[in-house]
Amino acid sequence: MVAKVRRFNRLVTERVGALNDHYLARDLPLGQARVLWEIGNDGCDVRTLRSRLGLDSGYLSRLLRELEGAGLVSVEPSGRDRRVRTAHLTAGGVKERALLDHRSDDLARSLLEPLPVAQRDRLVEAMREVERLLTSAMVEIHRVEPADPRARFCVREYFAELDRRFSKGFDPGASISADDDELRPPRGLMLVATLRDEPVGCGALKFQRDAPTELKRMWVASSTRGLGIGRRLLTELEAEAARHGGRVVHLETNGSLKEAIELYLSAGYEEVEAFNDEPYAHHWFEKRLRRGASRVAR
Amino acid sequence: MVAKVRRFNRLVTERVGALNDHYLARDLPLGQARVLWEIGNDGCDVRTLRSRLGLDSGYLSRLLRELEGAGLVSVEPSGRDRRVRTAHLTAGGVKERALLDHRSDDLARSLLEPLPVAQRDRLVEAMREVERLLTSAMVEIHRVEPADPRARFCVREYFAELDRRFSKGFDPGASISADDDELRPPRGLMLVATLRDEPVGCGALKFQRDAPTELKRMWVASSTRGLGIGRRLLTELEAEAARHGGRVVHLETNGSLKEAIELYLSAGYEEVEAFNDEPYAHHWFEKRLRRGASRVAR
DNA sequence: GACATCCTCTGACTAAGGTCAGAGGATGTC
DNA sequence: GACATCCTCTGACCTTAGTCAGAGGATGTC
Repeated sequence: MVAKVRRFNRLVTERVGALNDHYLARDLPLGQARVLWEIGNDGCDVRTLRSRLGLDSGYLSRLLRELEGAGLVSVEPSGRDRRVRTAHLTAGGVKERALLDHRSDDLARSLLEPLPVAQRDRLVEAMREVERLLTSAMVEIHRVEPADPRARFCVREYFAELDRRFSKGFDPGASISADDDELRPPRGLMLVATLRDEPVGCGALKFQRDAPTELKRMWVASSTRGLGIGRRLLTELEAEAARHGGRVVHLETNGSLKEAIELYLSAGYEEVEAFNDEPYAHHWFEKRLRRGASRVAR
Repeated sequence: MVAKVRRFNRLVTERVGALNDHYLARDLPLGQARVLWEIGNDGCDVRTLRSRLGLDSGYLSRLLRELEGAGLVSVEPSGRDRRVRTAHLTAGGVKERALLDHRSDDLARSLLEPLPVAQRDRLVEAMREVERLLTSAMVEIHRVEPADPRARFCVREYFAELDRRFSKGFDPGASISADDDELRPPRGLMLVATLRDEPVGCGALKFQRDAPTELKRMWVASSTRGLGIGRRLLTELEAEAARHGGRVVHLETNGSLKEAIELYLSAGYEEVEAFNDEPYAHHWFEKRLRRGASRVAR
């Protein structure tokens, strides 16, 4: 298995990686091209550039001076914090970036072109699969404070989505409570899934004295659905519930959340009588945890 | 479609390409590491290194001096031609290369590890598909002289394979002739398929006065079967036959060559009465060419 | 044996990538 | 208002990558 991955790595660094650099760096040094690209048409703070590209501050500064010298970029103090500076593309920079864009298209085409049409489709399909799975492997799951900005972001998005999808909208105040204190040890906990440090999903537990653990706030960003993030969050949450002595997990959900319901069913949840009076819920589920067994899967 | 390929390219250069270089070049500069790797445990001529890695002769020479200085490599005149020099790994070089090998394994594992087992299988499968198709896209088809060393190589391999597969072995002398003159314009022609300049398949035509064009010497190296090379060769040969005024292509084949027979059938060949007395043949096929239409597919 | 060709090596040079220390202005904190 | 901190920039410096011209020995050809 490892050998097969290596064969893939080898071919792909040769055919995609090396060529990619070559295509990009045809009239601009690679470093400059990468910076130009990353600035984007909307501009970008220097510090953001630095962290995204992983460059030394002195080096980046020099690259920006070179790009300024070539008339492709202008760097000005940022409005809010005048220590921070923001890079923007000039008209020439936009043009140059479009050229890089074009080259990137050329490279993509050059990979497809030699193939007969039927095989092109298969290639693109297989690439999509590889991309999905590699992306999925980059997702990390962290325990966070409910007040953590990433958790806040997820919950905000979660509520916004409920409001869009529920036929009568969603008002958090009308729903059963799960405030910060309830989702923080010792009364509960919260997990956030991140992709390249950006939050893309969350889930929480509310421990109950002498009652099943409640599962709350399960959400995955629409841009990353289908990568198995929901299942990973669920598995981790169940493991945490078991670790905290829980035997049974309870959750309620709305009929419009089809993907979630499918996930719960396929993960072994069974529909039960309503165990609370959550006004937005149509279905109530429960799962009996198998002691200790839930740790393995990731 | 191009956009999807670009997404793939982007992720893969980030996750595989960049990491790969990083893993390789952790205690040796990338250039040296690549040379060390390419020399391999059996040693390698300097000229071969140069062409495989695409390096300038001065640059390669310098890299070799550095590796010699580090005690990893020794370079000595080759036995046969004393202009050529051959690089070998020293004991230390072998060790260093094993380390690179190990790192490469680590990288492969690090891609798989975060995934649940079922998804690992899917990833490896999709990688295999991408690899196969990208490789297939790298195959080139050339018209060559029958005396071209690549053609000679293919025919030699072809005969050797026939000898292995036919129940009673294969003696070229006993078979119907197709010597150099017959496979060279104006009497015929020969195609060779190459992958990174290595021959991996061949096929030839023998034009006949007032009779169907004969297809001969269809062979694909076992290491590259399943990439559609056979089909491409066949399509090109048919196009050439049509271009030389052929209306019908004839071929005969042995019952043990199952893949070939399948290829012919799926390409529209039909089995006909024996049209010659080739002693090794069990099946005779013929295809009527559609004028002009056969150029498009690659 | 003369001559062209092949292969590798050396020297000289350029450009790009990358690191580090410290300067200097802007901001937040007490 | 003093002080620590943050952000970016400059200067000095080093390594790696890569190119080019030409030397010099080994081979093949006539």
